[in-house]
Amino acid sequence: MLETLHKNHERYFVPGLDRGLRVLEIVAKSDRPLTIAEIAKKLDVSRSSAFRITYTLSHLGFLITDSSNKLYDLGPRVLSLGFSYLNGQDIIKIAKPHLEKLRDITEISSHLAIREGSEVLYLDNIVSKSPFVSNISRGERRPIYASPLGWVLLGDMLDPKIIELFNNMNFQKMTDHTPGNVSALIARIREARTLGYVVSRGYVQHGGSTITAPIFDETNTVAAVIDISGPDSGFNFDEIDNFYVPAVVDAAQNISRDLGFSG
Amino acid sequence: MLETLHKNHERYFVPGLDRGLRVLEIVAKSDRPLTIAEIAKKLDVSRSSAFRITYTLSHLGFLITDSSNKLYDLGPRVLSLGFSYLNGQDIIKIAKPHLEKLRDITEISSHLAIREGSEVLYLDNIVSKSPFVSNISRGERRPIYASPLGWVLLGDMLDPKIIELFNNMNFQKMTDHTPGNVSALIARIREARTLGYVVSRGYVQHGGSTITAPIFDETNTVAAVIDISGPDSGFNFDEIDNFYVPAVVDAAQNISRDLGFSG
DNA sequence: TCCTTAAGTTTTGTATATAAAACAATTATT
DNA sequence: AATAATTGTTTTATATACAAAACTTAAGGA
Repeated sequence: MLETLHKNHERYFVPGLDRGLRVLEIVAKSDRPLTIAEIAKKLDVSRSSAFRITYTLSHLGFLITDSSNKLYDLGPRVLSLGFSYLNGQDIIKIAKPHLEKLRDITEISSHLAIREGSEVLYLDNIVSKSPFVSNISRGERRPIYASPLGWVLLGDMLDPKIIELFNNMNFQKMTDHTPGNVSALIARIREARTLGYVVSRGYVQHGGSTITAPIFDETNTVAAVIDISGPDSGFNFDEIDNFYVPAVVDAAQNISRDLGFSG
Repeated sequence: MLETLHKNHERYFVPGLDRGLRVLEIVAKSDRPLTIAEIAKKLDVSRSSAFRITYTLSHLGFLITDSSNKLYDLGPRVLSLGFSYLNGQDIIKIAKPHLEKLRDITEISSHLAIREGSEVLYLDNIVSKSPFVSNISRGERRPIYASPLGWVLLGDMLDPKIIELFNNMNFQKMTDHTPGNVSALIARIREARTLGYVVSRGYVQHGGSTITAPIFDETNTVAAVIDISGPDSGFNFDEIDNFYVPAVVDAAQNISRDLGFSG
């Protein structure tokens, strides 16, 4: 009832924690180390507060300062959390042998990704032994709307939710095939769902191709996607429909089965 | 003067932030999701505080709950910080072409690592195209004392500091060659420093070998290490001294030079 | 079934984290 | 060189984050 007392944050928020994590993300987004005054301005807090937050974060090893103690940058300790997260994802362990087999029979790099918000988050990267290697690594993110993996990942999301997720996002045209607005994106998603996979030749980046398929969990929802992708020079384009596509779809189904999907 | 007022934490600490990050690390260390009560006990705070912290962290995406909303685990958002950290490390970009060349001429996986506290932290992993691939990935950590990379990394640390760093650490014997106490470790470090590299055959894990050398920055301190490592089956052991060692040392010197070292 | 124990929320008085203001030290400007 | 402006640090009065206690719900045990 007295909601106005609590400005924008909710009732049980720990403000120091919220701001500290926002500082980490501000520093992460910046392409150069930042001063306390810059952090204070970006966070919209007083310099004294920014001082206390950076003091705490750097004592904990999440931020480090340069020799003059004026410029703050991310510290190596932030890595350990991400690594623990990856280690805890059972889906990575379950998927890995299937992705390796897929890489071996196709000689193309294979990947595992999940959705996080409006981004595709790569969880694993099985690099091809051929000279045509992909340059995507675990932890990397891409905007969902611009990625065939994203279209597959959204396969079981209802249209209103999709619209809600993307209604105030500006769609940048990466290539000619990038959907330019929500309805074009929804068309792509529907296409991917009915087909059960996506073949994208040069859709994502110039001279690169992707073949991707969804993974379902025991609740029959899209839990992840896998793909094979790399430069066009690594593909034999005569074999798309009768070799690459079945190989990817088959691997995806095997992973789904191992996850408990019984569709 | 009134230091007793501030228990163990220092003057400018933001307690909410400190505890929130500790919660993330508690959850990261746990091999299973935790309840609020468990987190409260491990953190040594009240349940109501743990409730507020987990509330904040899960609203920010750093923690996620299971379907019953009772079990907390790391959320995918923790990954983005680590990825930003890796992207910001110039040494990775500088070292990569040299590591790739090293991998290509030796046909063995090469790695880049730095020291963080008493751990070796792997920053990059250039996988061999041979079937004998290493299983170390960026972000992974190993105890310094048990790793040849660690002995090289500590090459310019003074003995008292080494003793301070390891005096209450218990040395687990990974293999017969693992130093069992601080003085054995110091002997290893000294050996590595005088030689300028370390060749370790089966020292780290059964059937695996490593050749490693230090990287110096413009202040002439050990900034990082590189190695080539993998299963013994990938090495030609007749070529250690006249091929592998010079190749690794050469690559390390080139990276040092690119970093500004003028030794 | 009832009682006990434990865990998740919510409320609330009070210790304390916070932002403003003051100060110090540095950098920019004239 | 002198002054102004900016930034980092310290102090401090007060708004508020916190832990205790109350309450609610769920789980176990007798």
